[in-house]
Amino acid sequence: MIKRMEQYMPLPEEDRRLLNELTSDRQRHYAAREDIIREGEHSPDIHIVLSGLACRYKLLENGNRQIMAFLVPGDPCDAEIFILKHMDHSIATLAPSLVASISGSKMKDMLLNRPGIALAFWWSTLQDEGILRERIIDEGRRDAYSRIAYMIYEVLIRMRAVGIIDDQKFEFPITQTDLADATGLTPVHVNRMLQRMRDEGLISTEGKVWTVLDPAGLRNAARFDASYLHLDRAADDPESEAGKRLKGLI
Amino acid sequence: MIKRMEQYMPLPEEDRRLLNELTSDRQRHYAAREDIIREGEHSPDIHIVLSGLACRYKLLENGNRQIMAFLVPGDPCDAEIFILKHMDHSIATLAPSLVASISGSKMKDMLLNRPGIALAFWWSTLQDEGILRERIIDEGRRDAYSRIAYMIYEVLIRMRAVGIIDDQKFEFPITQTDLADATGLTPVHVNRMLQRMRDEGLISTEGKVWTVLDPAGLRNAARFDASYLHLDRAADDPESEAGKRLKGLI
DNA sequence: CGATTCATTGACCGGGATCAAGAACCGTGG
DNA sequence: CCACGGTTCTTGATCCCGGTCAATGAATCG
Repeated sequence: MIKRMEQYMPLPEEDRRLLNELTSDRQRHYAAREDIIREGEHSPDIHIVLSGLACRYKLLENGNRQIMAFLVPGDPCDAEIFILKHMDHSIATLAPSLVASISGSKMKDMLLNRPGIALAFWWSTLQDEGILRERIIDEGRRDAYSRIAYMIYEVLIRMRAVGIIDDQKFEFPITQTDLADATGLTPVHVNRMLQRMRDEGLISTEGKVWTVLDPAGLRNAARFDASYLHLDRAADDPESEAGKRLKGLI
Repeated sequence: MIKRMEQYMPLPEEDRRLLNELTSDRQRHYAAREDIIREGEHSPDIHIVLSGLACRYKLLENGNRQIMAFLVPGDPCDAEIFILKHMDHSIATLAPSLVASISGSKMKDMLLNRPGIALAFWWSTLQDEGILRERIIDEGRRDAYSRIAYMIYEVLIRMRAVGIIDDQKFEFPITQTDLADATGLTPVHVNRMLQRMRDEGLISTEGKVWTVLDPAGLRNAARFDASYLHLDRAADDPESEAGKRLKGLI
């Protein structure tokens, strides 16, 4: 979580301690495929994914599910909830996950008294917005192959940015149906595209462990340009933690 | 602009005056198809559309343009710019428009000293995010006909919410190519779908003036559910300004 | 070790893209 | 007022990416 926030700028020791304290306070384990918060609800708490994998999604009239974003460890789920009356989408785990709750009032205090943390949260919201805009391009203008490559590459980058993985091998415990829900394709077609990506030596999968064999090739297939993630403060500095973690990827 | 912000909650007279002052200070007319701010730039000012119509867009390698959002009067263009180093997309007018500039430092002062305005801006960002998420569903899961209906209906609602129009007739000075860039379709197909919508009595167009003849039918075709716009505070109250303006539409 | 979920394969179909050409609508200058 | 060149809008013919349907393996799990 702290690593996530420090992708924007380093936090003073004081802030780090505070964040640590708040997120240690109340934690809960969720199984895979459990809702953390549902559309229309209003929770007094905000949630932060600490480990595992979650997603923002919406169910459509016809029963289809659209996944709008993946949430990797460190991502706040619903920091907006004390501005808005209700959630306009749901959040669920995809894999078993550890999630921290912070009470809305403590959160408010922190945002008011800790400008550094407030800025980091704001940055996080803006990054989310950038990710969403990029998704629109992805869906509107790229073909199925690029779209899937793009999703995989983005998760790879974001996981590396928070230091969950060190190389190109990562736990990505989602089904092809989940990927289809995220890309707006059918599971059948996702399957075919993944096969092609394996044939072309871009990725390999053994169960839930995915390996990106050819990062440059994948980035290329995805037409990936990381500038929308606004990781530049951290990543442009090759001395920084995040800079090291992202070397060669963006 | 004030009407836009008050969709979240009414502002005290003091705040309204301040907003008025700041947006009156420096204004500039843009012609149609002019860039207000370009991808990669960093401007010391933030911009707000006061009249006309603008859009967020991105140019792709292949020359395609993807429009990611329409900006109607009252919408801030780049309130985030003093958090982020650079814009990850461009903003351009579609029609001749009046745009206000507010200096970043004045903006910062205002956000720090006027919690009401700060909240309203935050709400505005979150609404933007909701709009983006809805677009992802739109592009990922709905067919061309619904997608176009959806775009038209959203613009109708948002224009009514800020009180630019009173009935279902509005100036929507965009070309079919623009609409294609926004929906991720080809101009040819947009044309065919618009014809179908005219045939079915949903809309009519005379030059730049569009009329929604059958709002309920259009909303239906669009599968439109306005909850993501978070207009509930204002719109749920039938006595309020915005409530009156949106009556029967959402 | 059945049962259920997940991955894979094949045959077929259709929505929307693509290409191309003509019509209607500009703003502009003579 | 009309002639013009350039957008924008329309229409038709054709093609292909990705959806749909359905059946079969392969994993995973009580």
